[in-house]
Amino acid sequence: MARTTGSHSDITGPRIQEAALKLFARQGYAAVSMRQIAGEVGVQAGALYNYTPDKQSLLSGLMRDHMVHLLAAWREQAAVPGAMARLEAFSRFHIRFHLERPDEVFIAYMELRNLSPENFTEIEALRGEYEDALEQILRDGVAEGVFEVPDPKIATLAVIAMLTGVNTWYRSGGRLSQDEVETIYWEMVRKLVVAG
Amino acid sequence: MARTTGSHSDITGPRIQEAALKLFARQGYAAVSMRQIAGEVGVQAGALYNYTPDKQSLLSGLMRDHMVHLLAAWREQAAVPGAMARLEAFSRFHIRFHLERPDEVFIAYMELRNLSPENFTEIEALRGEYEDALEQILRDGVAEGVFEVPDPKIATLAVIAMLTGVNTWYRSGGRLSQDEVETIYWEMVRKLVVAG
DNA sequence: GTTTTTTCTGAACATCTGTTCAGTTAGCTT
DNA sequence: AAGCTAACTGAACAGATGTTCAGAAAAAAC
Repeated sequence: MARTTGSHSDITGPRIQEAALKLFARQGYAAVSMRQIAGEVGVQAGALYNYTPDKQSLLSGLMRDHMVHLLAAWREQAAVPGAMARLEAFSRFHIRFHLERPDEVFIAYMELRNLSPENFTEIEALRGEYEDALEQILRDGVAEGVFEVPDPKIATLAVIAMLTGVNTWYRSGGRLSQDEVETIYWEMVRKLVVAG
Repeated sequence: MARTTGSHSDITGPRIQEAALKLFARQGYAAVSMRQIAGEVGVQAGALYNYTPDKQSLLSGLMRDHMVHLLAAWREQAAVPGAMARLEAFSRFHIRFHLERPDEVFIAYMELRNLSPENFTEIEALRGEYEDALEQILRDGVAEGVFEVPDPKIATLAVIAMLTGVNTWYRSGGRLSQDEVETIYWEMVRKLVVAG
């Protein structure tokens, strides 16, 4: 046998990425074999190498796509006047964006150590850009006099850790709707940055 | 060859645990081989099975020990009068305890998916106990009238996520001392739970 | 000093790993 | 209808995987 009926790179390519994403998130990069990914797509392991040079690139590609997408999506919503409103927009955006793609988020946080040094540096730079966006909001708020934040760098990391934590427990169909969760977290973030 | 000079189970046992802890934290459970752990200890792979029935038990043992230790350590410090003071004690304790054992913390958060169902249930129960301790403090504070927390369950998860986040960036010898970090985070936690 | 017990070696087991590549066929172009 | 190319198979590579176990030697018990 050889080429299979209905085969097309526009279809197989994305399906490989989806399968890798799902399996990496569920079992971890190191625990997933190329044959397992291929099996999920319905193809032999060798066929994967028409779409990725190696397993490592499959991982780094997923993480890079996620971070680039995250940054682009935030920049579309960032033009809100006033630090307070911008912080609310950021908080709600972060929760919404992350809850919509739990697998990507899981991988982006858990598989950093499986990145080659060059890939690690690149992903960390993207993450740094995202953190800088929040830090700038906090500094703007301090300048405007609406926030009281002694250490904006640490407050940035604290807020992001707090917001990202939602992904570890939220399940749709639970006690709270996504909008209620956003509101509760925004209230906590707000209290954290204002004087008190 | 066979038994080596100086060999003693009281020494080899702990050394295997230390090696497994270090390697699991650095490379991830799935990426570490039994031969690698054995090599770190200076022993052949077969010798490990005098100390653990299998690789899985090595992981679950490390996680169980960590969680049991965490709970016991907090209970020693929990007898502080007043919800406000108890929350400060909890916040500082959490940061201190976690910064002292980054490898254990890393494993306890990252390797949950590599646990067998029974082991997972057990570890999650221990984690639940710890979360309940904080939730009770928040409820006490609300009852005392010193806290204003609309949803204590979510606030618990938010505070723990925020505090645990310290482990992702803190390096001793950096800009801030551990005590300064504790103080900054406590201030953020305090603002988050009081009226405002 | 002898026996027993504890601790380890080294080889073996069957199976899995990422990756390569010659060969084959489906689908597109002409 | 013929030719070409893109997409895939299936076998092969060298090495790693967790785990078992008979045998050997060090340490402890007597």
